[in-house]
Amino acid sequence: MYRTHTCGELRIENAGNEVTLAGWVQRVRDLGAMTFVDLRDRYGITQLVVDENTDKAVAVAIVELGREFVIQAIGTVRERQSKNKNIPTGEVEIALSEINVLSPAELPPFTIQDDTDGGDDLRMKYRYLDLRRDAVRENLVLRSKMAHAVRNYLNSKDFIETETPVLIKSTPEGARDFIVPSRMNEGQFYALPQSPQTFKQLLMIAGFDRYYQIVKCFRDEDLRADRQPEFTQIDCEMSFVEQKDVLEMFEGLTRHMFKETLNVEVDEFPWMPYSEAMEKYGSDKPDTRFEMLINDITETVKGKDFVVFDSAEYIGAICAKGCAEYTRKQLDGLTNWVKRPQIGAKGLVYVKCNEDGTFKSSVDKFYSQDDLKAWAEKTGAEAGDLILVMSGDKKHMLDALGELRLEMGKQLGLRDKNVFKPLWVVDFPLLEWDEESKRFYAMHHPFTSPKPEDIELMDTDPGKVRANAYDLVINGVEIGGGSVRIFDSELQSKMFSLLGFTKEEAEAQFGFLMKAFKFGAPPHAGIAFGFDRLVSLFAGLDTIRDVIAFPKNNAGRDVMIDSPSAVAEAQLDELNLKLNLKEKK
RNA sequence: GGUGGCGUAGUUCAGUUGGUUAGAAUAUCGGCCUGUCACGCCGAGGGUCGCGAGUUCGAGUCUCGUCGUCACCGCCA
Repeated sequence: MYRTHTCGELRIENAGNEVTLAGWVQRVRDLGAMTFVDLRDRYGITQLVVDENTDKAVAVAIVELGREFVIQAIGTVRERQSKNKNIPTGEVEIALSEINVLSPAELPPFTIQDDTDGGDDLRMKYRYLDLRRDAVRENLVLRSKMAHAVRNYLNSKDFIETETPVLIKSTPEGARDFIVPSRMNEGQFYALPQSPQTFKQLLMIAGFDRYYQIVKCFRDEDLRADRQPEFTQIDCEMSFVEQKDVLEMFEGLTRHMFKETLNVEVDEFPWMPYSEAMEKYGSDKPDTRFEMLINDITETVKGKDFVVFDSAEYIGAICAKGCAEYTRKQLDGLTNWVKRPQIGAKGLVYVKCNEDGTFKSSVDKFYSQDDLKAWAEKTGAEAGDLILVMSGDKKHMLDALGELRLEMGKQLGLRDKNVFKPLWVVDFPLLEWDEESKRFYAMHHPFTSPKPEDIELMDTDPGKVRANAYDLVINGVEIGGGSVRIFDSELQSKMFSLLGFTKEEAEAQFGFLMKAFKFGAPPHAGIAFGFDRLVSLFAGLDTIRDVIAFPKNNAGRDVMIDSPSAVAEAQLDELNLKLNLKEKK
């Protein structure tokens, strides 16, 4: 062994011990007649000291040390004359008797310390150096603990951890697949899984009863701060269960993770229908840390000759508590904010509810004090509050009001990272109409079961059919989702035909699954959590990159290893591939 | 595919209305220093202002293009 102790464990009780440490040089403080060296490893920092009693050879060697050298230090633990209360090893130091440079280091491009001077690009390029920093490493330690908590919990509930293939088959539904050419099967391709969906259902048919896997999934779509081309799911499936059973089980899992890793107790998870989430929060992933609900005031405000409102399909409002004092500048700022192309609202109407009980609005020309009072009653606004109103087509306005609500919540400091408000959003629509291709798409995926009471609607009004599908949402982040599955091959066929598959297409794409259903399929349901998002939420971060050891950038590139990259002509030839790159304009 | 921000010393940034030799902090190197722990003090070196074109007597600064990066919309469960 290169060491007898780590750099984080020596204490005053060890005084007098002969020890050997190994680690990285954090900093050298040369005071002339004596020199201090901070030696770092993942466990902590221990101070080494050279003074007039130290062997000359050691004193000479210490001068040559630079940042991030890897050294072995041998010496005696002793009590410090001046102690450092800020670190656990601060009462002791090592009087050096021998020092060995195990590996010298070039000067790092940024400093390895908590408040590093490195920008994002540089830290990504030298990710292995960034990972030496406590702050970054701690995120990955948290991730490891959370993965352990998942396994402990699910193992205790008789789940079987099963691996499923990574080289699978491309399917047309859902996200774009990453594809992998097959050398042995000329002209054919594997796809990397967007999720192990069909395999976990087959495991249920195989009688595994309870399955889970912490598994990499792949989607070839454009990226965001919370989206990577490869990401990790906690993937689960259960047999002989209904929606309620799944939600209880995974509420238990979530609660267990909060308790084990953050020592946080969270309230029972409320169930909110999708329709309510959309109407009151303007989102299918509501942030329930604060109220400021959206109110439909369409009927209240129409008929006063204000043409903008009278011609609108929907008029909605939110009430920002205590914001009546907003200045003209602030209100203009909000107006411009909602008029940005990303939100795309035409404008913003405000009503200030003054402390003296009067109202001041941007539409005073059309509305009396009594009219505005009615608005206030409708939105629950009291003296000192600010009502913000938008009008237009309903779907768009709910979306815009939802965004404005989040922005106001942010401005008012209502989105506290240390508060966790989980909920289940349930009763999602089964299908989603796509204007462009004039067909229905599965909102969740094609194996999702409709609610039994809505099955009749599949023939008459498919868009109205609700699914036994559910999402776990925490603090406005979609953490995961799942559904009760179809286990009847007749119903599954019907679903495929609603999605516009011909019998032949369905057979070619999912024949193996439909066939399997004919050999005795148990009722089953499942769920998958986005593990990266869950870890970043627990860590209080806005990006999942910081909880992934080696993440990719905005464009799906790994700037450290520089991938993706071109391959040799011979490799392409072996795969019978020819590039056909389009000319850039 | 689209919109916007950023790109200046190893690093993080400042740089006025377009005007002399592009600055600060930090890091690095050298000197001094016996209790530092963000050590301190003195000194030094360090620049293709992302790249290319244009406007101009003159461009870090203005315009266009391009590359890189980040955020968002489209896309994605």
